[in-house]
Amino acid sequence: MDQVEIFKALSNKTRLQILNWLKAPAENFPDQPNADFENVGVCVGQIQMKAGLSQSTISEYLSILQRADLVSATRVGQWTYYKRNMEGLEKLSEMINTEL
Amino acid sequence: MDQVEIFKALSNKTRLQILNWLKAPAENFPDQPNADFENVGVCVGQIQMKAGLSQSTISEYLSILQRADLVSATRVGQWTYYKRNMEGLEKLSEMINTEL
DNA sequence: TTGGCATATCGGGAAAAGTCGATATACATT
DNA sequence: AATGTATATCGACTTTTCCCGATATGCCAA
Repeated sequence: MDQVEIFKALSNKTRLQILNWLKAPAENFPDQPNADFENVGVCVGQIQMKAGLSQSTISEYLSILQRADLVSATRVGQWTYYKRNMEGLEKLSEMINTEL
Repeated sequence: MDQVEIFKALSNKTRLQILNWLKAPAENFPDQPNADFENVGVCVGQIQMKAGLSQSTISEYLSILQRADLVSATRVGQWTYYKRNMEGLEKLSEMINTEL
């Protein structure tokens, strides 16, 4: 993954918010009946409602974040759950410290 | 300075390169007769030649980086010298670690 | 197997960024 | 004062990003 693409993924207010909300799903989202926040993350619909943008936009934003290794996705039934990708986030932090 | 603007400033290959070149001016640029790299930085013309883009583009890129507090500028006579803004860079690193 | 949800993808219109050449500004030299 | 040089700003054009609604896909339940 190229540095520029990572920074582009972060160059949007809504995407930064999503990343932030996912730090504390239980505080930022209503309970999910069928899945544990800590294990699988938060489903697209909840993120969409919180963000207040269209379903298609949020779906695309999530895939931009995923391509940048900032979040990861798990499909369970008809839901896709997203959570922070700690490995990618740590790599980013290292990259900033060493290469920037 | 808003987070989004900082990431936008970093969302461009040439601007990332400039930031990198400025880490070691003596290695990346030919000697400047009238100014010390370490004190004031590198003048726009040298950065422009190295980047191979137009003068106007580089001038704008440098001001984008400056608005994001990633570089600082010093005017000396007819030259403007740019160097890395360590304070801003460190703040960015902190911000990534705490808020992202 | 037909509907009904959740998500993804597609096509498009508006806004922003990338990049240039031309021009303006500011300083230095003659 | 006139010219030359370094940088900044302007206007324009192209490409990318931001978002949307519409449609497609995949899964589940009746």
